[in-house]
Amino acid sequence: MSHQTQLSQRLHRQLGDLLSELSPGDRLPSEPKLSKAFGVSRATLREAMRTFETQGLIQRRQGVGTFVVHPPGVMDAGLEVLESIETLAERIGLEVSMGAYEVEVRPATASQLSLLKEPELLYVSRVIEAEGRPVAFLEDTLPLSVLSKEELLADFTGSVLDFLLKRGDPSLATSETEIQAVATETHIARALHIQRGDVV
Amino acid sequence: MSHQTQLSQRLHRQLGDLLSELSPGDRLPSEPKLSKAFGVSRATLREAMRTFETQGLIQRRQGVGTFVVHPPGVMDAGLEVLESIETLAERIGLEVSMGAYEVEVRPATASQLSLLKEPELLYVSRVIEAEGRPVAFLEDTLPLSVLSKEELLADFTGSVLDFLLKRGDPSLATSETEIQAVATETHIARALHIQRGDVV
DNA sequence: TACACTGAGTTGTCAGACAACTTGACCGGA
DNA sequence: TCCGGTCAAGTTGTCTGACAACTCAGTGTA
Repeated sequence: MSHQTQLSQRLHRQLGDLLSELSPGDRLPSEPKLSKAFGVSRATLREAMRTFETQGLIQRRQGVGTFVVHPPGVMDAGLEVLESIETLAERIGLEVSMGAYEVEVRPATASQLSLLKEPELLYVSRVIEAEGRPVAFLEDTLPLSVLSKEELLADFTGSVLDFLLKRGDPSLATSETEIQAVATETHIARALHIQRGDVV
Repeated sequence: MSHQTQLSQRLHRQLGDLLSELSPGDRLPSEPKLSKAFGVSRATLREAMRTFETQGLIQRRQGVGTFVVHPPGVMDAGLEVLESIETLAERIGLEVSMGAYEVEVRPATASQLSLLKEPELLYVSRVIEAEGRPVAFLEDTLPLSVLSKEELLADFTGSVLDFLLKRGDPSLATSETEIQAVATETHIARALHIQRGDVV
């Protein structure tokens, strides 16, 4: 298992616990206070925070403070995926574009209805391409209360997340909306294969 | 566009560029060397590395060095997401389970047909629950050539990935076809652990 | 040969300091 | 009063240097 009880590991859990007790929009204690409270140095604390920031759970603003963006427990898979694809691809100089896409209002399926409690949902599907080759097929389904069809069509670049962020939607902060969907060709298998053989 | 030209931002890109030139298994220069090369302090460098570590791109081993696990360019979006769901949930002490699921063969939609080039697809959907509350609704679609309905039903624990790995499907390794789908509670973490420290 | 040990190299953590930034309070003049 | 500039406190961002913990290969010795 985990070799030593890495101090970092413990901290990470503690911080996670703290976050789980807070609500979106809440402000965390300052880094000096937190580091003292947890008994670690500020540097170590910051590294732990960085992981949560990377995961999009918190946001740090210089001169202001650190805030909870959305608490663990609500997981918006599809959206984060796209975001990560974009940043990832951009980082390595791949050109990412959005292929054919489709936006429409659909009636909720039974399961979705029970989950989201809205009769009509906004359905967005699109093909993400990198270097001309399709690499992902994403489907998102959102409650209309969060985003309307007209809003989306007006300025859609492929990232629903960007869209929501751009609006600074406060409802996101409090909403419990389950957003799902997923998809994607992955190369994952390939990735894993590479890894496997590699190490052995 | 983004915020300020945060030094951190530039570093992140530089590090990403470096990583994109390396292959899995490669070892990065030591932190002191890197920090000097990039003109930043070790602390700042480490925060940047932490983000890549969080994303699973690199791995750091105390007393040994930092290694590339898998390079950017391979995008296993869905998996990472689920991985994060699991670790996240685990971290805060949530119990994750698979709720109602559904497996069936469906005709391909037009877009899917053009992507995958198979008339019939295996469709898998399931609800992931944490503490009894649904938190994610995952849908995967795979070519039948990869996985048949019978095979899947025989032993489905919620993880398509596990399934594919268990078979060690060679077609996955060499095929250029878009294989997609994904999802799953992952055990990718577990997989990585195996390849990680333990000298098998 | 077998084995304990040492030493160089690496990541992990620490402490303190200063820089950059944000915000609200304060104060002077129109 | 109102407006605008200034300032100080508080926060995150970064730096520096040091030491701790750990790994690994090489060395010397029994």
